[in-house]
Amino acid sequence: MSPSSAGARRAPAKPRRAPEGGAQPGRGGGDKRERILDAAVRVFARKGFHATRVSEVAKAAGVADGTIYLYFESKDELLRSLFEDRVETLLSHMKTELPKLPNAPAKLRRILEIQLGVLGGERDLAEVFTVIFRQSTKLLKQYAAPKFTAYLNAIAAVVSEGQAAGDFRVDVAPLLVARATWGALDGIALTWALGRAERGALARAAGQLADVILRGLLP
Amino acid sequence: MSPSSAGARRAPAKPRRAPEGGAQPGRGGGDKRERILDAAVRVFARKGFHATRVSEVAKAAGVADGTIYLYFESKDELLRSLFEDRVETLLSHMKTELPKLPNAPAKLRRILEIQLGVLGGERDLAEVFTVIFRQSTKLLKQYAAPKFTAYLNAIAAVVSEGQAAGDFRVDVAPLLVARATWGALDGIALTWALGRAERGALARAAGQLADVILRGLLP
Amino acid sequence: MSPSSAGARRAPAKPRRAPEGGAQPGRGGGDKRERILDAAVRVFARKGFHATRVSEVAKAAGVADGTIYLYFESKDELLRSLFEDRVETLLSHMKTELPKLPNAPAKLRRILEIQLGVLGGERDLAEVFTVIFRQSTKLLKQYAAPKFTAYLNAIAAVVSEGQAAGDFRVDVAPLLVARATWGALDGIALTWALGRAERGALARAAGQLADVILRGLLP
Amino acid sequence: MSPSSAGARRAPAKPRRAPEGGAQPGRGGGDKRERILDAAVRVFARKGFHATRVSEVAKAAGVADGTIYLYFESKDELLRSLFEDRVETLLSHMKTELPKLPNAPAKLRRILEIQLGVLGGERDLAEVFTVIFRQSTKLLKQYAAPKFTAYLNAIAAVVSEGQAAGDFRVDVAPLLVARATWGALDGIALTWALGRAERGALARAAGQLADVILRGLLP
DNA sequence: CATGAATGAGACTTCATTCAT
DNA sequence: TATGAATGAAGTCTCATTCAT
Repeated sequence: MSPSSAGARRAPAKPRRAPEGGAQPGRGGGDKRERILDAAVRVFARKGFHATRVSEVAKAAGVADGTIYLYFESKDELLRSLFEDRVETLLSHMKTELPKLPNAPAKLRRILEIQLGVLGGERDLAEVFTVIFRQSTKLLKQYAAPKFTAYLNAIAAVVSEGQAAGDFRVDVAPLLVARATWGALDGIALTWALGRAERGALARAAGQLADVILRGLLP
Repeated sequence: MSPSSAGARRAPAKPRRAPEGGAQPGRGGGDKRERILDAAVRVFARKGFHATRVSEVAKAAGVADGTIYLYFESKDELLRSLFEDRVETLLSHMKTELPKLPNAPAKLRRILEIQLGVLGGERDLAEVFTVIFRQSTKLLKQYAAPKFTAYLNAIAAVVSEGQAAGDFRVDVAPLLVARATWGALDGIALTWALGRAERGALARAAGQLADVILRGLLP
Repeated sequence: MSPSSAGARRAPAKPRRAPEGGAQPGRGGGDKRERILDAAVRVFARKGFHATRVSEVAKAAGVADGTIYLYFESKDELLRSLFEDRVETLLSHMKTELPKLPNAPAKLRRILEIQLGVLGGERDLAEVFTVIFRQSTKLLKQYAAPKFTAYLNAIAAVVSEGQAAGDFRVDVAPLLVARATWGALDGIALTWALGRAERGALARAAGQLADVILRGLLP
Repeated sequence: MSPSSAGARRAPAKPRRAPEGGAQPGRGGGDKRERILDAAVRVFARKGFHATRVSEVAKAAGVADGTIYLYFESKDELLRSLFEDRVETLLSHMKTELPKLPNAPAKLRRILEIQLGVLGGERDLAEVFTVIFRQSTKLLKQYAAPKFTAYLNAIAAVVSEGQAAGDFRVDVAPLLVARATWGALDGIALTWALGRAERGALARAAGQLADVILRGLLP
């Protein structure tokens, strides 16, 4: 989970500080961009991408409307950046952790844990992944597709690896399994985000889901 | 004051004539309302809900812009009606077919076949189900939720039935299985709609997916 | 919804009689035009000219929307016809009664009685005269002006007559008196229509107003 | 009365800059809000409230269409603000001047002078008061009524004061006199605005009208 | 870098009017 | 003559984006 980002943003009760001389110096890094992205997650999750006005994101981030455009070319581009940023986080987790694992079943189980772990750590983020990213046709069809395909292929590769190693049945198409697996994760996260969203629920779900899927894939 | 009047002029109980003149020939009830809904599926699928202008739906349906408003109160309501109509179709299929089947495994398999069968029959419809209905926050949060919950509960009921009969393992929560199953179907339909969308592909997918899920649920 | 109450208080409780074969035969006269004008008075008074939809007038009159256009060229023309019709009624009263009277003071008093008598008999009509006819710029500037001027001139003529006969002071312009008198009547009718509109109130008002004006005009 | 004509067509290029930039010089209210209100008076007077498009007011004010909505919530609210603003001006005149006067007759005469003086100073304003404010049913019935009643009561109070002091006859209802007086002023202003609208005409009218009314009210 | 008032294109929706029946 | 579903022009208002300060 990454509650870090969540906690980070509400810090200054009065960020409305126009003339701070040179903006957050030193440490913080050029957080303004980060603050805007975090604000976008919160606001988009609450109102949806199209119903959210740029000025609302600005307000939530504690910056002026125009400032958004110093960091992002457009509202669409803000969403695209958010997608890229958050997906990158997810993928890097996987790239780091999967290679450590010995076999395909372990890797597949880990994929479930990571995805549900990340989304389950922040309800708003879960909604962004399962709903918001699907609200911009442009993002969906023009930008996300390749990244999404890559992600599915990565899962499919694990399935193939398992089939080759005799761990998984060979009478199912790896890509189909990947799609279904991703869909299952997405569906669980969606219903969690739209429902009660109890902490920890997704972690438990990951375990049970892995049990079912792995047994289903037994040779 | 004026709002009152607004509601006043609704409902043209009997659309005039049967002007299939040059539009929708053959099948599909030349009913204007139906023509508009069908057109909405096509246009929404192509451009997304928000990017679609009401006038585009009207044009695709072969009616004047204002005519849309004789049958639907607003663009949002058009989407809601579409949701209601298409979901109803899906549910009626299930209500008709499931009771005929002898046990939970057969029912679960049939659910997959029906859902992928319906969506796999019309690419645009698949996109409407997997993408468009998620684009309106209002629809998603205010209207669809209850129907969606009912659908998930129906699947969960089948799982419970299977557990009670000793057909399914009991160490997984039925509702979780339902969510994951629906998610898997949704994910498969989504990738199919956004990809090549080859005819028959979803029917084959249903079989393989059922094989995996049912084995995964074995006690 | 509110139209119901409107229709309720008219003479024929159920004018909604679409298929009477050949419309009101014999007696009734070609009332349809009259019914539409009466309905217009009621609806316009309640909602104002612009906020009233032609379909509302039609409904209140118990005819189809299109029927309005068999009797009036347009919505504007309907208002113009209403103006002409009602003003004609008022003027004919005056033309009939004034000549009978012996002198200017009596005539002036009678003018007040007639105008307040007519408007005070029907609250809706009072509102139409004092408010509605002023809502259409076209009516006000293009059509009503001449009739209105004629009316004011008629009053001014009475004042001149009184001055010539030594009944009225000569240090005031007759047309100014006419304008002020008409304005006073209009103001009284307006406040009556917008307020409680108690029956008989205007008749009493006419007497008091005449007392003041006539004394004010004494030489 | 439209010194704003200078700033009227800023449409293209550079409406940028701070307020007074180079437009409204000297006197108060180079403020954009004021420019819009002034423009509204001119355009409404010419075309009527309903026939006036918001874009026309914007153009006349030298601002973009959207700018109107930065200062007023809606077209209706623009009219309401105009009403409030202009009525306030009129009332403040009275509140300032009436207390200085020794008796009711003097006060009543002053009321006529003020009202006709204000309206007679700007033909468009006269039309706005006598016609435009009556064109919005919402304004008339929901908002203006209380202010209007207060104004009439103020006049009636002067009449009562005169009656108590023995200056006015007591056989007429003060409120009736107030209504008639206001109506007379309104009628005179209306005919003036719709007619030739000669400068100074209303000032003369005020004197004559006061002569008649005050004599009419003698005990 | 930051601000936020201003811009203006464009969408949804209304409703007077038409005309086939 | 009467009907009322259909039409489509046109207006209000929104909001992403800009740019002078």
